[in-house]
Amino acid sequence: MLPVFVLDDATPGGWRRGAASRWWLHHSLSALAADLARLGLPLVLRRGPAEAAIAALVQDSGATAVMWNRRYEPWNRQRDEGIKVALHAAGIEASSHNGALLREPWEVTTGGGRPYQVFTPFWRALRSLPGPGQPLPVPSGMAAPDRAPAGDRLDDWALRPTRPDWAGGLSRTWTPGEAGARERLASFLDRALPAYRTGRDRPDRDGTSMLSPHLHMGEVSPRTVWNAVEAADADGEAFLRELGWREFCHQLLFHHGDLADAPLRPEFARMPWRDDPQQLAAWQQGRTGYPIVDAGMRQLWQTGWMHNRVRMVAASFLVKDLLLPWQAGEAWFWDTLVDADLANNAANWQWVAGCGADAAPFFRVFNPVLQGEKFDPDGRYVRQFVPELAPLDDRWIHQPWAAPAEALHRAGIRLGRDYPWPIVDHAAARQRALAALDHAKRVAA
DNA sequence: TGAAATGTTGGGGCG
DNA sequence: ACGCCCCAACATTTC
Repeated sequence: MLPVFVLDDATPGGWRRGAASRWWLHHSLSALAADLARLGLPLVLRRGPAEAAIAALVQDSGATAVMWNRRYEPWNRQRDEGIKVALHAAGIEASSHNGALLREPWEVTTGGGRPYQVFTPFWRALRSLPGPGQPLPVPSGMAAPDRAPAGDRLDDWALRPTRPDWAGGLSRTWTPGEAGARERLASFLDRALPAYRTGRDRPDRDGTSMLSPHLHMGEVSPRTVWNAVEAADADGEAFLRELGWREFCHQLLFHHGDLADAPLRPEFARMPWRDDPQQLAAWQQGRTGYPIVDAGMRQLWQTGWMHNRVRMVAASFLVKDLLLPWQAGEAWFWDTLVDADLANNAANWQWVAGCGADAAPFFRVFNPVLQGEKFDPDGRYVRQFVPELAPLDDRWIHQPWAAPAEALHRAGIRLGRDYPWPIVDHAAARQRALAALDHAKRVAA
């Protein structure tokens, strides 16, 4: 048994693993190598086009069989199929397995054998199938080869940032690796699952699982999570549904290979998106002047993660208030999220933009003030990530521009200097977005 | 997994 | 006592 990891960066279309995800990968591999060492096994690292790397490893090790877990990005599917064919041709046993999903994307179909386009019937169908079985135990008695083939040094891959080292906030927030994943799962079951239905919407609380990067990297399987939630002494249905969305997203990517690049609804190709590098930068850097949006974008930059409720608000703001293309937001999230996942990221951006499967209608525009007041009622979340607003009264924390001069003065805040004025007027921006959609529909018709 | 605009209802103040 | 008006609260429609 020879555990191997091949880093293959030959991904088309700008979808090479992003910076935050590379940081995670470094630490995840480091943890994996340590876990394997405890079992007496090496972890051989190779870099380059996977087909050549695997062929070389087979040669170097004398392996007679190669096993791996399936990936669902179109280029990975194509590549893995090529590897399988080449191995078979060379007389090597090759098999792929499902370690990433509850069900294979082709297993959940409508009565007519078509993929679902709407989440709720998809979820009903998935839910009606037998649940995933218990995960298998860690195999025992795996012997390392007498002499492991040479591999790269993890540090030489330079997956971590150097100058500047922006990963401090990531290190403080996360423990990549299987042990970290199990710890996160256990504390979620204990702490947040009982109140998940409502608690998950509160970015000011520890109400979500934060398992997404662990799931993405395969440090815990959705099957393990599913079984643990079902076994818990709490109503886990709302959380299981979120695992269902993850499945739905992967199913969409499987059936629509260009999900990450092209809108599923063709009329959205005609949306008159704006091109405004300055406003895009303001959004990315968390200086839009809308506190809940800025808090979210700064949480993302500092920790590599953003609370799901705030992701929806921030994404809605980019696409609708700023009328910038959803692909620009998708690309930024891809680079900065530790949980960056092609299927989830693409499907959810399309959902927000209103151009995806079962998407939120485009006219459903989040009001950043109301969302802030509803889900961060005493401004704790905003104060954590936008500290310059911390002294402001609760009454104005989500709309500092509306605060009386006296309240701003008391908080020591001068708008335009300490915190930006709103870069757009929400009410006017909302009207502009609705008009843009109207235009796209008319042109399409 | 919205929000704003518009419509309806019903309690209470008041002449 | 009665009708009128105001408006908050809730419901429905529309974007």
